[in-house]
Amino acid sequence: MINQKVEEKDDDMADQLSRVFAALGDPTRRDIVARLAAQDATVGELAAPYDVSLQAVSKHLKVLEDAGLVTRTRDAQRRPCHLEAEVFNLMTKWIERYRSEAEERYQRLDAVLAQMQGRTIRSHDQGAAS
Amino acid sequence: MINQKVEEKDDDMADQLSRVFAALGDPTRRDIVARLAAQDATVGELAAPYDVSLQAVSKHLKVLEDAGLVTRTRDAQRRPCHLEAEVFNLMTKWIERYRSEAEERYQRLDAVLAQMQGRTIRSHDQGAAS
DNA sequence: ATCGTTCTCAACCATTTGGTTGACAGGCCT
DNA sequence: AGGCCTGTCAACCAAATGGTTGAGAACGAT
Repeated sequence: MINQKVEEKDDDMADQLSRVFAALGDPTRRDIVARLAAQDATVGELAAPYDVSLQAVSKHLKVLEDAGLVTRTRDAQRRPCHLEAEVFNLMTKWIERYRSEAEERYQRLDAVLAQMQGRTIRSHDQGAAS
Repeated sequence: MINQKVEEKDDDMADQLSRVFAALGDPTRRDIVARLAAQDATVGELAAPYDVSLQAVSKHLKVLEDAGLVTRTRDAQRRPCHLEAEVFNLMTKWIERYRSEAEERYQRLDAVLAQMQGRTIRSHDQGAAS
């Protein structure tokens, strides 16, 4: 029961990660997010600067919404879009995890090389100062 | 001259950001990156766990390489893949920039709401302690 | 020189993606 | 009620994506 829930959650998270990364893989969408970081905006306002149709921008917004990056509320015929900055944490956590893993590995490699150098085995350096 | 260079660089960076985000939008590729964070690996080693062809994994690696996330060296007929963790900084910088922007805005909103509450306008709170 | 291993390239296929246009729904304003 | 904004939905199209198989390049080993 609980395990199943956890698995589901993991799947959902993985899917959301995929959707979020994929969503930000498009320059127009990244630009939209950048502008929404400054302030909420309607579809029309967001679409104005780009030379694509309003419908295209509407689609981009749907992608961002599916990724959980933006939410839309109602205001008469307008649909103000709001950035959900919370989702950024998901990405940052993923990135940070593997960055640190890689970095620690790099540190260990450095240590090994230093040790080798100490034993004068050094095979690929041309001028070891110390 | 210099301006042109800068523009080029900006374009390249934007393109790379797009490529990096897009690359990580695929779960298989994200998994490959996760494994490469632990240690370098050959194409065959990387392909083993997945039930797709070696060629498919080779393509994934090309995508990751084009994004600057992995580099490949030679070792006889093998092509060891290495994670370039540096690229993570590019993403983190972008994310951090807009996250903080959005967060600051949120703080200001909070301040405004607090002020309104001070003036007893408060419309949507049930029990303000302070 | 030939063989086995490891991997890439090329051609092909199905699906997804990003864009278009046209129709129309929802909600203001006379 | 009719008109005007704002935005979505639907159908369609071209290009990109993720996968396949088959051929072959590069290299070590025998």
